[in-house]
Amino acid sequence: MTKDKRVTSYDVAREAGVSQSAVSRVFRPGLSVSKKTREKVMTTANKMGYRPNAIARMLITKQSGMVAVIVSSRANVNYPEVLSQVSKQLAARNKRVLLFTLDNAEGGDELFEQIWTFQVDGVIALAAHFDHNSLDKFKEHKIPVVLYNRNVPDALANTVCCNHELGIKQLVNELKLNQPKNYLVISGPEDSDVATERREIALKQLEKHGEQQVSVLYGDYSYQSGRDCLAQWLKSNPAPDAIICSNDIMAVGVIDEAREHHNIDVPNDMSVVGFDGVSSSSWFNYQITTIKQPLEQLTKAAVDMLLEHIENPDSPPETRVITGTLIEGNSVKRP
Amino acid sequence: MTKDKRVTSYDVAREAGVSQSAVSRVFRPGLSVSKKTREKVMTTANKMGYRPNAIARMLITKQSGMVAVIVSSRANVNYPEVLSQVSKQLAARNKRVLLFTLDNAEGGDELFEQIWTFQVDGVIALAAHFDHNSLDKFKEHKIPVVLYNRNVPDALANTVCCNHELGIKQLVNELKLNQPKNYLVISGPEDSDVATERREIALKQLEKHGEQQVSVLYGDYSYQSGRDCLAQWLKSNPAPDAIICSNDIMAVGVIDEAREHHNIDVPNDMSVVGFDGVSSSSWFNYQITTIKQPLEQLTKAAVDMLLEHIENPDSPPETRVITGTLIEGNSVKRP
DNA sequence: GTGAAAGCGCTAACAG
DNA sequence: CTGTTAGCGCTTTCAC
Repeated sequence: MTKDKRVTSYDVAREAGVSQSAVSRVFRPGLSVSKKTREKVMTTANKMGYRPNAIARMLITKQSGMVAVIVSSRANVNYPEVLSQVSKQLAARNKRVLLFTLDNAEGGDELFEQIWTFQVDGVIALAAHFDHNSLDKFKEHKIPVVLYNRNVPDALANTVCCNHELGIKQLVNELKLNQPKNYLVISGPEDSDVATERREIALKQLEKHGEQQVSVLYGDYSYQSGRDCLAQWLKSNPAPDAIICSNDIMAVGVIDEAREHHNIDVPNDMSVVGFDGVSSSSWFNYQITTIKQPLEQLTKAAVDMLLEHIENPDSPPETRVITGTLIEGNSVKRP
Repeated sequence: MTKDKRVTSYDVAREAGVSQSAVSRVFRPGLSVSKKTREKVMTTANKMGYRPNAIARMLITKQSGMVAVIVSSRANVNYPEVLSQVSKQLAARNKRVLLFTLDNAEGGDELFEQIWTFQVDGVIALAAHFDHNSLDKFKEHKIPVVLYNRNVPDALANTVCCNHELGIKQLVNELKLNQPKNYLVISGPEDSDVATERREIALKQLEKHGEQQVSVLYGDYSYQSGRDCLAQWLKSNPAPDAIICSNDIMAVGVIDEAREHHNIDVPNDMSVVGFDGVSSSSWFNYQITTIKQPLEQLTKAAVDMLLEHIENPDSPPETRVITGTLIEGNSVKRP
């Protein structure tokens, strides 16, 4: 019963008294096989426990059916959920996720070689930093790449991202309600493209509103860094009227630090906004005013776009921007 | 420059004036090749941008170098982090993660077929429910499987798990400090093995202590379900003295619900404990007394175990239990 | 140490 | 509709 070797299409063919290619045909969807042959093959295949070998198929079709997904080790907090969404979306399109973690330490070169080796059909990058160099390599080798939530200036890459511009504009409008004088921007790490974008937009918006007193500090997206930034700031400055954080988790840290160690009331003494709309942002103690990223639509767009470019490798780069929704929480002072 | 075809070992061989097998040898670590040949091959390979085709290698060696990792769609909150840890650990051992999401809807049979097809070297299951049937199939086909945080009664599977027994004993001891009279256990979903284990251990411990007034409610590990369970309970019952939650996130929900809608002070009116030690459990407003799972050690153990069983397919099933650490927060009343 | 040759298990023309 | 045939790109004996 339990053969040590895996059963191959030849074994099935022999047993069923047909040719090997007949077996192959039965297992390729949409190929014409007579009902009789199909049944004969299917029953013996099932009896023998035969399943086609995907590796062999990949080798001959030059289509691995695998998509490399790159996640940064220091990933933004909601990437995990993004990952499982992407995986499900791809599975529905009959593709699998081959996971790669980008340790910021080692270069993207090594990563590229790895991925290239596996003949993946495409790449989705959720990583913090994915440099131009690697991007060019993939392009050169005609491997479609979709960047998730990353705006590449020259727009020579496929990108799906949340509408940061609009979102942050809305957040700033919320903050303006009570006409704050001093602003603090707590940005994500300097080497994160998303962080850079969110920070720069925030600064631009504030400037447009004629705000003069704006400072910037850098965290690393973590709760603790939110706390640390505020604590450090307060060592030599008064509490700002409004804080714009590059993500919700740092906003939570800021709020906790304010309340625990500095006796600052949020939102009455200080307004705080975040970004992402992660679940904890709406917990009773925080209720952060933030922009909720439409995860499902973002991931769906990313997968759709990737598949289109796999089908049609020469279609030009594309950017899809999806609008998030403003969550009016209770972390911003109202007039 | 940009050839449309991928360059193969034959191309390199021709260019370098050696045989194809020489090229192959150069790219297999630990094979004897003369220094001269090696250099010649390496330089032309680099010049031509050659990298061995992993798919072809898989086909001939019958080792895909891929490990299937199964995650449940309704995954416990800290699985994401587990996933990236596992991925990194495996990468260090030169294996890649092929991701599968188990939608509780479709059966494990379909999933098995999928995985089998890809000739993976092994499987790590982080899924909520992975039935005996599938387990047997993998065993029958000699694919090593490691279950993460799941105790299978008959111990016929490889398992790595946190020491739930000890952890919950410690939590109950903490609760006992103030001699509560009424206990409420808020369990994870009924079809989750981890939830079942944690719940049953809790009930056993309470019984051992002679506690009479113990009730059980079922959530789904989510924040909202924690809130809902408490709200529902309070409709027809007084607040319990102590609540044991199957994970931290539900404990957070319980605490928020108590404070927001029922004017119950935690810990003074009601003690709450969680499990997992996720980062938000230590946030200022919660500081939940919980058991912190040693994630890194757990994942390392899982990967080690899997690789041992890949090397030695006939070694008997094994269970590795790793002790978590009690975090004494501020959610339990002290005498 | 090196090259020739035989596949791994499958798909995809191509005749029949 | 079916069988024959020729590979996909690599690893691995086996002579030399």
